[in-house]
Amino acid sequence: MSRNPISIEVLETLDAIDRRGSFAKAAEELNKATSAISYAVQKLEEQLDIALFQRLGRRSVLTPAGRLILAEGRDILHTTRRLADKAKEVATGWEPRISIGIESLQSYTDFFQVINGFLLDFPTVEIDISECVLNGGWEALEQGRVDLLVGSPGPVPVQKGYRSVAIDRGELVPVIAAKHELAKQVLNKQYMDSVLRQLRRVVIHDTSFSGITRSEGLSSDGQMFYVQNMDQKIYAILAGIGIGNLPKKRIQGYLDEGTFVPLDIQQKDSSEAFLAWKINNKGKGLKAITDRLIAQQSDK
Amino acid sequence: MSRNPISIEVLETLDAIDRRGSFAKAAEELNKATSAISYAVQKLEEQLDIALFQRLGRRSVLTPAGRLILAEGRDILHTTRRLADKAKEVATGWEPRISIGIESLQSYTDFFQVINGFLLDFPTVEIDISECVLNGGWEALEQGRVDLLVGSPGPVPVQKGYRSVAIDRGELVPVIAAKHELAKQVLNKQYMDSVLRQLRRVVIHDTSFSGITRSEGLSSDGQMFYVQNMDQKIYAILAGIGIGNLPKKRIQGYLDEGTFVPLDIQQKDSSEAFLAWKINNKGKGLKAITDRLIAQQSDK
DNA sequence: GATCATTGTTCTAATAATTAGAACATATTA
DNA sequence: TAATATGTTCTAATTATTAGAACAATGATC
Repeated sequence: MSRNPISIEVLETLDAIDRRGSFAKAAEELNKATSAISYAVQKLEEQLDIALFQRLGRRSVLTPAGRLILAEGRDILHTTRRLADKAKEVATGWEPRISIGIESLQSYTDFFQVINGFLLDFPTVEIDISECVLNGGWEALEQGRVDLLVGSPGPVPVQKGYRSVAIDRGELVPVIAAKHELAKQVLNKQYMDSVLRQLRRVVIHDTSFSGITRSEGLSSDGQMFYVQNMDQKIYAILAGIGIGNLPKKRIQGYLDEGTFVPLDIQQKDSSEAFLAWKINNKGKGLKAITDRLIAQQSDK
Repeated sequence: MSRNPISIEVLETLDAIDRRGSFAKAAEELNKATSAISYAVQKLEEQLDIALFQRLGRRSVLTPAGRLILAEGRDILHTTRRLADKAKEVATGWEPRISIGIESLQSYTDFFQVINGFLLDFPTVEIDISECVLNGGWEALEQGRVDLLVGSPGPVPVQKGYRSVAIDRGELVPVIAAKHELAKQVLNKQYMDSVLRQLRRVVIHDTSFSGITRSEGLSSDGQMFYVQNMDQKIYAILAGIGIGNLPKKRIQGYLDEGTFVPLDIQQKDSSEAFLAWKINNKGKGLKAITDRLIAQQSDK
């Protein structure tokens, strides 16, 4: 007699359908039969009394209402999962999962070494890493979508209850390839902002560590292009695929010859980056991880 | 096999238990047997592997973890119910959210009265207001970042598929304080444009209405300074904090004595401002809002 | 302190919901 | 045209949820 026809399960189903592209693939992912998916969708449509999919032959496309439920449903799913985690943390003092948002990294190897060490000592804690771009990190921290920010550029927002530790960022420069079709426009200060929004971000997405899950990028509008390591990132940007932060040392040659053009964003002292987390986050796992990251930082 | 043990139903159950004070009363409200409630709670506790209630004889008290799930669970329930409502309205031509870009307003009170009335009648439609400055409004409309422009200066771009209605703008003059350090430079027509960009905008940001969200300003490079009302705005600009449009009547004295200097932008007939939206935007909410705004306009 | 009503748990059986699998129509690809 | 894949429907089977009775524990009332 639940007055509310929307259930967590059906939201997970819709999410899987959208991610995998079809009822059949979604069924596979959820370990169910296709018919179960079909019935679940039908039931929701019936109870809401609206169409969520427009049946175009064998392929189904979301209606506007369907898109709305999908989009907001994902928020609900996310909130619900985190709620379960938080409840466990309250009960045990240890969080079952730590979400880390990475905005820039000086050394992927060093960072993942710390994470790896942590996971060896505390194998029950899951680590969930998501890439943040264009200062999306601070917002994600504020909204509780991540527990820890790594490499976010200053200034650190004040009066928000954050604890922050400056880390060496190397010298990262945001660049675009000179031959990129939008290069000229993005350098024009007047249009920069709107053009920036259209540019693809090239992001390192190291998948070689197990025990670590990945969330989708936190910046929703801009598309992302994922590469495995710094070399690939340099070449991808060189090829005009998109933009991204690169270590100055590595690309000085390209900068000199004008193949790479630096983008004029983040006027504030861009050499400073921060680790940051909420002061009121008392998770033991978070403390352990930040302790290790800071220790590694000062070792060098 | 659902990895997420929290369901909408069990949240409703917890909510009822807390509101009614006992499993038995909750069962009554939900038209279930007490045993069903008991099993539902047990199942959740088992799957989360934490205790939600501390059994003190016949009376059960929530544990801290239980209180957390109850509190956040209520948010989730609320969001979910609203989502169902919104989806239904989207399916019938109502948009879930209307983004309004404000470029100038003659009377904040009148405008927000209309918005408030609209929200009372259509509480499921979200209103998102962002401040536009320096003709950023037309671009935002074109790019679909706002659905409705309020108070944007003419001329209305043609051949773009916009519908526009002229509104009385009073007589607003863009000014800067004479004592502002960049006042001299900005008055030099040659450098005006680049100097303008560096100047802070003083913007009224009325936060006294609930049910309305705010986006960041659409002009990103220039910083904004937010004030609560027109009086504060005048004093802020007077103090040299930034620039902005002010009603001529209110500042005639300052203009005469030279404390305020008018900026020479928008040579076109600046007394005309417009409501504008895309013709192909058929949203019923947008229509309702524009109808009301126009009606209010002609009432005077 | 005895009685009585109320509560939450457990058991069993019944009911309702979800699901798998096969058959089919339709659409896409080679 | 054949071959593959998709989504719907049907039926039967499996699961999950629920009601109702019996019970122990608690608190209230006299």
